[in-house]
Amino acid sequence: MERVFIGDLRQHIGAKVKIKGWLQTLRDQKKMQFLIVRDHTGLVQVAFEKQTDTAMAEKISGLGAESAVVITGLVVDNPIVKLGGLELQLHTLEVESNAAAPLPLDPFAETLPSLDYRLDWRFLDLRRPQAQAIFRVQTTAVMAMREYWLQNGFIEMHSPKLMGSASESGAEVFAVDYFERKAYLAQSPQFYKQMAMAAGFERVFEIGPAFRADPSFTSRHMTEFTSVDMEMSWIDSHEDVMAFQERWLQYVYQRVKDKHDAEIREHFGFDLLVPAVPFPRIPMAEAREIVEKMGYRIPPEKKGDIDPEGERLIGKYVKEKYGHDFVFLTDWSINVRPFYHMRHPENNNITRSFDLIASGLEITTGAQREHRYDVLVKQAQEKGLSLDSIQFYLDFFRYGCPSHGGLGLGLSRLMMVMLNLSNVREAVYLFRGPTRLTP
RNA sequence: GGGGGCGUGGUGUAGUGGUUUAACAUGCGGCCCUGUCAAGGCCGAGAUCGCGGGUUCGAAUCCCGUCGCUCCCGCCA
Repeated sequence: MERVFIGDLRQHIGAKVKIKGWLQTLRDQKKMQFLIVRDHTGLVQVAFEKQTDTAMAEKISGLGAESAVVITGLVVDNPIVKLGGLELQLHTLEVESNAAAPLPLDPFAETLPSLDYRLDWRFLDLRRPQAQAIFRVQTTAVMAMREYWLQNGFIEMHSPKLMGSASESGAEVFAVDYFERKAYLAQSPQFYKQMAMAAGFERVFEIGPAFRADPSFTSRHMTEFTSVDMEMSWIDSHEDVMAFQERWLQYVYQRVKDKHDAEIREHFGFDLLVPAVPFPRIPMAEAREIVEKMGYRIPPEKKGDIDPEGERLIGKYVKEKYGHDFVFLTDWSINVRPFYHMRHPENNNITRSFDLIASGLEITTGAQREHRYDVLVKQAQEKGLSLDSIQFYLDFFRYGCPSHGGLGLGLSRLMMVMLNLSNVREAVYLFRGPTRLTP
């Protein structure tokens, strides 16, 4: 007998069917037993009259909550049943895997344990439909990203995560034993994306892990995260990258809304808003003025930069003034940008770069890259980098490399913003932080 | 790395110097009732109040240290 999804049972009234799922609740009475069974499409009540088969009744009584079961039975219409007005009259029960009692974490308790405890028992935590909805939405979002890229001539790449030397910053990389020497985990596919530009790929994207050895204890940082990266050639400025990103994100939001509108409303309690293009753009210098005018004093050490509180305020300002959740902060000072960001020809102190702030949270950094070898070398030296260690990278620009730019986006941060989650640890399948390496 | 907050049965909380043999909810076990449906009722097991030291006649409660968690800053996606 073919398995029928619980959500489709209405179409099988009067038929004998097989369902597979988890025993969410067992109401074990004197004469009757009611099993509430869940699969990823919904819940159904299974009824069993104990006197018809006392051995079966005992078997049912022994089931722990959240046991994995396969049940066959007759689907009957029954308006008295509050759960969908139908039920399954049990014929056979196969216990695929009994669940020990008590559960360390009850996914369906009215109060949720602390996040840290939930992460200890993540596989049980993830049985909550709301948690699963996050990853259904993410699947659609990633699919939409790929669709849009493919429609626009992008090539997918997979760059190595083991590197022979720490890339530009050095301080925040993980070192791992690599036979007789050290290797380093990539904090970004940045250099390899640019290599693809030098290789003539013109447009590339990569969705892959990135590693940061910063001991960051915040609701938005992870030591390992999924980075969404893209790079495109023959651009005129960072404006081309922003123009691409906003349409790309609009497409992603539209696809998610088309597919998950009801689900998001049910589990997260709001209507997903597809952002209008163009997104507002505010140069950093202007953003600082706006925030100061709002009465916030940016810490003095933040020259040419803005702090997270400032970003939240800018997010608020843009929401009020333009009714928009997204804002590009552009033209950052060279002091706070890496050497490979291209500088404005008319003002050499600012870069052709941007961050995308979504609901006050930084989710993207992007820029036009410097592709002129001599300028790049000069900028690297200015930042005090040893040319030897990046020579392989510098070589990309010696034999014909087009102008290019791109961006990196934190996938879980996007999910956080899209679904209004307060902590990345909710938005990622398994969290990795300075003190968490399990499960 | 710096700062704030928290740490009480499995889980979530109350109690913030003495009437606490540490309470409540939920979960777990048992019994009763019932075509149940956020089920209901009764009984029971389960916490030396993170750990160590100190103050005090007396500490879950105050102090110090330590560990863990958490949030913010730094760093960033």
